[in-house]
Amino acid sequence: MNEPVLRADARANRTRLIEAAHAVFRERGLDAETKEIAELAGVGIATLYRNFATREELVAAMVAEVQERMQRTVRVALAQDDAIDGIRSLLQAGFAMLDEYGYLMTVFHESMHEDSAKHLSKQHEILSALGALVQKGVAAGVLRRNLDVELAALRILTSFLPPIYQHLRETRDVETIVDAQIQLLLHGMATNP
Amino acid sequence: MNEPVLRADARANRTRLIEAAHAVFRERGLDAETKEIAELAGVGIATLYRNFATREELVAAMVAEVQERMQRTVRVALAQDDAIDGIRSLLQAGFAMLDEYGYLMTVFHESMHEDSAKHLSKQHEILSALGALVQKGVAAGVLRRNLDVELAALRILTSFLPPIYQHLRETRDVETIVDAQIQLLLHGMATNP
DNA sequence: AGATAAGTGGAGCAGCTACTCCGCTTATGG
DNA sequence: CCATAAGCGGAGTAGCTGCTCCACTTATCT
Repeated sequence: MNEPVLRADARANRTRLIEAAHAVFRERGLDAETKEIAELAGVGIATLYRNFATREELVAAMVAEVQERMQRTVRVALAQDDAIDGIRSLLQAGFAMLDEYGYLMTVFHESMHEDSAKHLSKQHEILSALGALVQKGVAAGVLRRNLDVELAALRILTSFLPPIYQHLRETRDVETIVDAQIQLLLHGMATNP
Repeated sequence: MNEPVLRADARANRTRLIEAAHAVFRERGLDAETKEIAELAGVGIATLYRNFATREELVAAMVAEVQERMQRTVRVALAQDDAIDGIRSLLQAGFAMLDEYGYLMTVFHESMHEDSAKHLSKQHEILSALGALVQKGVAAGVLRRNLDVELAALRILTSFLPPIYQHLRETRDVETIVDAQIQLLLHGMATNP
């Protein structure tokens, strides 16, 4: 089951393809043609299809990359002593991701109700880790006891919806957005609790 | 500029096409073929294209329908005396819409960063009406004074994201979801405000 | 009922794009 | 520096789907 060891140039081409795919998907959306990706990478389409058997596989690889990165981010947040600090740093890291992978976050959210088994299982891991983070806050007494933990986790995750973020970015800096989101998530909108 | 008065059968066909489009889009997603819609409606494809010049126009008509309905919903909420009551009834009405038009809400959210002028302008109207609702709550003293009004409006709107709703629907009834969302939106997650 | 214009159906066309095939190029090991 | 197998490019193919065309049907009006 070990990889057959790629020739040096082949390996380089693969890397350039992945970078190109990110760039093209970011600019043209996930419906962009494979041809354009190959062109940007400076290789023939055949090379693209030697690395990713189908277009679908290419997209899946990209989504998987984002999911893994988000998974690591949540794990780091969970490792923090204070749950609220964890949530804050999660938001900061998540928004940083949006600048790089924004286009994929839409897919990331959509994949929540798709049945592409592979994506779904990772999605569930992410959600349950987030749930654990919330649960920890409840146990420590810093988050409400009567919280709907799953909904809370989902609402943290949806802070990362690209349309919202981009909309706000037009008039606010990242710091301001994080603060406002934290404020809303933690304390809500009402005056009397 | 007045409509040329359709023949009775033509009018009926148009209605059936719209219903079929809703049904097919709901089941197969927005990428479904036009042919399938025509078949479900029991008419030829030519009839579909006589009513909607292009596929795009058909989709646009559907999105517009959802936006208009949402617009009315927000206006009703805004007309209510108490802003919090308004938000609560908005959520209830919105979730009811999700059962019927769920598939379109994704587009509805996506259209927020697209530049299809027509959709965007309606989207802005909806958002600013929601902003006004929040503002009213602030003025009445039931919502925090230091709120980021635009973000608050956006977070109310994103309560309607289909993936979230569908995910929760699997284990909770609508009433429970509305309560949990209201609870989170108004009072947040933290114990000490 | 007959005239007629409004509406219809569906075969087929056109354009688009994922993917294949194979003759050629080039890295690699001896 | 050669042999060779690993990798490459890109023209071309296959299949899919939005949309058109026009011979035919049918609602409507008198």
